[in-house]
Amino acid sequence: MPQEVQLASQQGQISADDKLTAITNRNKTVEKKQTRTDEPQKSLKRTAPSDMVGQGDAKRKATQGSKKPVDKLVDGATLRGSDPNFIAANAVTLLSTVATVQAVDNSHHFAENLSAAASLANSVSSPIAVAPLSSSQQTGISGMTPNANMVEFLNNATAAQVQAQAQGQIQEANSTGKRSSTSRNLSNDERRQRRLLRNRVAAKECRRKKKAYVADLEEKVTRLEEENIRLQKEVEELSSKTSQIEEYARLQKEVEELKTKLALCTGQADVKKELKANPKGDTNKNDSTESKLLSLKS
DNA sequence: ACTACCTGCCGTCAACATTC
DNA sequence: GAATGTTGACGGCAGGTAGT
Repeated sequence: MPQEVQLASQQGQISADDKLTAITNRNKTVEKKQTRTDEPQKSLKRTAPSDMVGQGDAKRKATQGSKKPVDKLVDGATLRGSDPNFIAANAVTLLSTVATVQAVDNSHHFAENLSAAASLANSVSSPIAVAPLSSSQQTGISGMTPNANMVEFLNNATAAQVQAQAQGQIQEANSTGKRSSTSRNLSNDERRQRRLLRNRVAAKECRRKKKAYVADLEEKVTRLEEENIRLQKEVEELSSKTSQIEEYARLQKEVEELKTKLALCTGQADVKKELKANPKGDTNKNDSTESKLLSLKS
């Protein structure tokens, strides 16, 4: 078993199987990539099939079903693969394979960094702020660069861990500032290893952000669907009330019409009765009765 | 038990954007 | 202009599940 795997296992951070797999995969990939670089450079960005552009893995692999996230045992606690503690622990082993890792003299802060990340992950609602802010970044949230925070955090934690393991094999400090001045002193391979490590961390962070973004969108969809259902019910209720009011108005009108008809009928009956009672009465009286009848008819 | 298939996650590359 | 950050794409593995 490779030394880094043994070390990782001894640390109890990640299972040896996981690490062996990771390292084997990485070595395979490195071999593959080296082979690839030997090939004539075709250059040009890799492009996805036209129907998959912009979709990433989600579309590429989206066909069916779902799988629970894989939990891993880290420091005696079961953690999600996206958990910052797991990422940090994972990076310990990954970084230990980088021969040129430069340590920061803060090995005693490793456990604190882990617990800080854990508490932060639990307390901060924004998924972006997973790693502790550096002192220079704590002054303003707007200027926050999460990925840099994570890199710094991981660099500190993982480098310290390696230092503890290697017992003084690694001497040079990995100062977090002045990037170009330090890396210019490194060999191509060292720079490459550093770049790979940073990109590894960045990819994790990127995926985490994307997941958070998608989850946020899904939550919005759910919320809007519920809101839509509620509003539709409201519309139905109001529309029902409206139709009831219209029906009431219609019935009232009908009542009024019936009342009018009733009054008409009653009036005609009275006039007829009066005419019958005075068939030869005085002319004036008859005239007025007839005019009443006429007005009723009109 | 074996196999095929699928998803989630990972590390890496490449291209582009941003920072210094 | 180099170093660094970001992210889509790719290939690979682990682990779950259904069919045999």
